[in-house]
Amino acid sequence: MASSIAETITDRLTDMPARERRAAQALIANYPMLGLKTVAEFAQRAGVSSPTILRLVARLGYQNYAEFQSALNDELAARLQSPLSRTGRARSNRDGGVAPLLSAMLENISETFRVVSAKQLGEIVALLSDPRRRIHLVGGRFTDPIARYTTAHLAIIRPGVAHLDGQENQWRDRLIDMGRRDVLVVFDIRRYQDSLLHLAEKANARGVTIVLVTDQWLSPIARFASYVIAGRTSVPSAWDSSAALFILAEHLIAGVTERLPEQSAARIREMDALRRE
Amino acid sequence: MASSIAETITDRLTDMPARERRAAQALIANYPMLGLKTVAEFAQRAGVSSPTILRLVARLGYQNYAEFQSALNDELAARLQSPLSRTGRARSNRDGGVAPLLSAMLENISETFRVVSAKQLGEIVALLSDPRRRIHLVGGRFTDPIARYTTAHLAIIRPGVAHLDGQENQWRDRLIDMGRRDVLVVFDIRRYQDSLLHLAEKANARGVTIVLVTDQWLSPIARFASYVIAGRTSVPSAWDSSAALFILAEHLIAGVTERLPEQSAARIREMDALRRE
DNA sequence: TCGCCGGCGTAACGTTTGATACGTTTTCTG
DNA sequence: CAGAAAACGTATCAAACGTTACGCCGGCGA
Repeated sequence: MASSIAETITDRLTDMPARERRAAQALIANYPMLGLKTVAEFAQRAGVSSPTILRLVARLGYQNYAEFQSALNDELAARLQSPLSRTGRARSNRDGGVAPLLSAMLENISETFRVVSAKQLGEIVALLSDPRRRIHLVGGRFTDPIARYTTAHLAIIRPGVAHLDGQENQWRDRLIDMGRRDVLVVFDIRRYQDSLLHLAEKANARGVTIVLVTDQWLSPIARFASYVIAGRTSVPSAWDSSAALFILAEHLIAGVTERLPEQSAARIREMDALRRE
Repeated sequence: MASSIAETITDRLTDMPARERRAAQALIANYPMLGLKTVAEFAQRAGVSSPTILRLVARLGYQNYAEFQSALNDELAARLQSPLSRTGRARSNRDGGVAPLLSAMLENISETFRVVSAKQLGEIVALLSDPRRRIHLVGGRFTDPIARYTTAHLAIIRPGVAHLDGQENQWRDRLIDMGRRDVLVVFDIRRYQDSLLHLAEKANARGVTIVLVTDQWLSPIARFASYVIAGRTSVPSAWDSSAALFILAEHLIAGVTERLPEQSAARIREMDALRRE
């Protein structure tokens, strides 16, 4: 059982015609990039003709060249997504199953912030700091808690922040009051929820500014969003980790706090006073 | 001086038209694979039209799409050859105020898991995996979302999991049904909430097993808790970061998932079926 | 030596692709 | 609020692409 396409090729290298073997070796020589180029270029660089390439691909069991390229693409994408799978299981043995998950999360977080720029965050922070704006937050099945968390913090710092509670049909009532000056922050990761998409679509139609926090595969809501932040979510487990999204949310909170220092301090004091009673 | 194309894009993200920016964000979200596909697919996945993609490419300084793809290809080839020379933390200085917060969070997480032992987590996981137990989760003002998040996941894996909604006085009604076979998971960080303390005290009096997730200063609930996990929360900001707690919660979820593989798989399938209707 | 067969490249076909011109819509600006 | 400029999608075209049919070439057996 060959795990990668490269191995499959090497295995079957012996029972191949001469030119096909040359092509296969050329592919392995700079794998997998050569296979992602056009047939003509592949052929030229291997010193054979185009049909030979196609015959090779057919011999490997692919219906056509596109299918072959897709396979290479998937393999490559998987490899890029989890760079630590190559780096090796540094600490995996010691803690028995806990550490790989942790390091995957840490990796996700670093990778997320390698991709998300401070400028991007800054723009969203500016939006969320605008006192004339009203802010509504909502999330999906697993991400709604993050929306709530963000709401809890922002609501302290500034007025006009609310979480969209309840069921979908209750959202509609809230939509009526939304307009150009409203901001809708949506958290949505796989499997993307239709209800959120509908909400975003309607909000967009009403001129609401939409901020989307999603995973690297991008929720379809991206279509309607003015701002999109994508966090990495894949971990070696049956489910996806929202840790990176959580930390993104905390960065937004931190940004708004920093931007509205007086308000937040005043409101915190005020709320502390209220609580003491 | 941007070393990678991704950075170039992120830098120039602000002075781009809206749709081009969306396209650019989509590219960065799953970089660089999306850029290696055809213009049409790129466009569709970004939710824009083909010409927008081409305009984006032109704006980035490439003569045509092929040249752009070549650049991505070269970069990818270079990355594949030396996996260690990952673009890395090149930006920590440049981004100013963001990085310190991020590194503080990462530091908190590492430190938390240096202190919390796998055995500790394992015991709690075993408790939460016991099918005869009923599990109730609750949190404070800022940590309740984490309780909700944990609930959302555990409820999929096994039956008998519920979040304590509503106000403090509603909790009393739920307390009546709790007994020795119940587990109460409490999230509580500074400033510790009296309401949670009262709840824990009463639950403890009824023989409920209490699991406490708190900060390094330990909530007073620790007095009643059978299990205590402390996460680091301090960051250079006006508030505390719950990121470490969130990741602790995800580790508990992962542990239970791993321990109840059949149940979780079966329940996930079942719920998927229910949702499809 | 002749005939057969797999290996291989040439050439032509139909499709898909990147690219461009144009009209509509939106967004600045005075 | 009018006018201009920019942004964006639709429609269209030519070039490049993958694919297939066909015929040549060399090796092996009769």
